[in-house]
Amino acid sequence: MATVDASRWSLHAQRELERAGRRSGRARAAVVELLARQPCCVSAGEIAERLRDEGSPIGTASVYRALEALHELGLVQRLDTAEGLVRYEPADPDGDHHHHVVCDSCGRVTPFEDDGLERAIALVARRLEHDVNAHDVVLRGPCPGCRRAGGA
Amino acid sequence: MATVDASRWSLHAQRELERAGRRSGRARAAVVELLARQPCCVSAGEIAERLRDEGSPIGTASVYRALEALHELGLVQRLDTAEGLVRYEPADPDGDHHHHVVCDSCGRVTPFEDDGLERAIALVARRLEHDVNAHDVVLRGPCPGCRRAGGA
DNA sequence: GTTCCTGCAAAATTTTTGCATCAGT
DNA sequence: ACTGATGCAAAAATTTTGCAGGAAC
Repeated sequence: MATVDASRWSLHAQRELERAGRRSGRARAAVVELLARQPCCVSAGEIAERLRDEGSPIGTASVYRALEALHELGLVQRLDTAEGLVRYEPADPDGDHHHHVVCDSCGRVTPFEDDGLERAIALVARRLEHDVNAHDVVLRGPCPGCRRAGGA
Repeated sequence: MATVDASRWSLHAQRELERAGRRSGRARAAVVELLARQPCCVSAGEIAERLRDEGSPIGTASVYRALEALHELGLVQRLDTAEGLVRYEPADPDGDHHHHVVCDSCGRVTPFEDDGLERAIALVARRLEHDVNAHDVVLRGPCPGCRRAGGA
C-alpha cells in the first residue's frame, strides 16, 4: 500500500504515545491529526502555518516538540529534501514505506515505492559494519511539468 | 575508487569554473582547496570555521556563494544528513560516487559504495515519469562504536 | 575600465531553549 | 496534587541579501 491510512495512523500514533507514558495534549493531538491527513512530507513550519490557517494555532515550539516525540518513537520519518529544512511524514506502522523524487526546479516532492530498491538496500545493510535501522532515498530531477516548461 | 583525488578534483573544479566564465578570487579558491582536502561531507559553517582556524578567514556569504557556484556546475554534491543543515562534498569528475551511513547517536558519517544499489536506482529511474539526474541514499543506524557503548 | 568577486553587516528563516501557566492523569 | 504539556518570547543557528570596495580580466 502506497499511502498510510489516515485515521489508522492517527490512532496508532496516539496509542504509542500513550504507551510511552506521554500525556495527550491539544498541541500534539493537532500535529498528529494534521500529519495523518498529509499525503506526503511537510516541514515544521508548514504544519504550524496550516494549523494556524485552520483556526487551531499551535506554538512553534510545541510543533517541534511534538515532532521530536513522534520521531523518537519511530512514528514519523524525517526527510531532508536539500533545502536546509527538515520534513516529516507519518511512518507506516507495518514498516511499509516509500521514497521521494524531488523536482530540481519547482521543489515538488513525489513519492514512489520500489521493491528492487528495498532489496538492494537490505543487501548493502547486511554487508556493512553498521547496523541499519532506517534509510532514505531521494532522487532528483525535473518533474514532467517543469521539464516541458524548459525548467533547468 | 572510493575517494576523489584531492589535487585532481581541485584542478578539475577550477578549470570548470573558468570554463563557465567565473573569475578566480581568493574566497572561492580557498573553499575549493578546502573541499578538495575533505574525505567526506562538510557544512558551510564548518568550511568557514576551518578556514578561519587556518588563518584564511572568508566571509560567510562568500562560502555560500562559492558552494552555490560549485553546485550549479555539478562539482559538489549536496547532502542532507537530517540535522537541518546541508553538507557538501566534492563530486568525482568521472561520475563515480558514494553514499552515506549516518550514526543515530554520534552523527558520524561514513561513506560507502555499492554497485547493486546503483543498479537498483537506475532501474527505478527508468520506471518513473521523472527524469532523474541525481540521487542520494542515506542509511541510519548506530555505528559500531556507539552500538558497543549502548548508545540509542 | 568594466565586471565580477569579496567582505561586512543586516535580515530572513529555521530550530532551540527558558519559564510561567495550564491541563492530564 | 504532581508532572508533563503548552505558549510565548527570546536566543541560537543557518542561510540569504544589499551594498561598497577591491580584484580579475
